[in-house]
Amino acid sequence: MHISYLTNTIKTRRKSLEINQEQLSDLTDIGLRTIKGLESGKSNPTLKTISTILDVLGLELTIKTKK
Amino acid sequence: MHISYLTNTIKTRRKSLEINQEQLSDLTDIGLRTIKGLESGKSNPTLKTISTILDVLGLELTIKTKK
DNA sequence: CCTTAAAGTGTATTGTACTGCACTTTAAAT
DNA sequence: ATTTAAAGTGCAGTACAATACACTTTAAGG
Repeated sequence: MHISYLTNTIKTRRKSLEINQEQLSDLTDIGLRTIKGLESGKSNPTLKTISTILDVLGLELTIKTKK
Repeated sequence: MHISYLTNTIKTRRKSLEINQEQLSDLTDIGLRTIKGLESGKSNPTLKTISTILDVLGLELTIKTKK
């Protein structure tokens, strides 16, 4: 998974739920600056950050065998 | 995904490929201490670290909708 | 037992993710 | 062109991930 896929998925999902970055920040207790940096593709987030955000968005990480 | 699931998956997969932590460190260019910390469940790894390790192990991260 | 390979742990250093604050840019509506 | 909401950026401080090095523990064979 590339960082761009993650950020695009998060951004797209957030918009489909009709919430803005500030609301996502509140819901996740993750700093707004972090959300902004992540969605604009300028970070290498930790597992905790990724999982927390995906969780609030109704998404989750899984591991698959590469083909 | 919980950190324990990730670490267990990595450890199990590594063993099934019959390589040790030092070899995984060499293959990934990730420090041995980092591999050790990760597999013993004492870290909050970054996306890069996770992706690099999974890649070498023939695995990959995906995003799914929670049910 | 003793040996040995692999895994785990303690500590210090370096790099960087996370954060708040302030500001700028973008885009849409009027 | 102005207004306004949302997103993006620069910077500085704090927290902690990544790392090397040295050491200990575990487990399997002999």
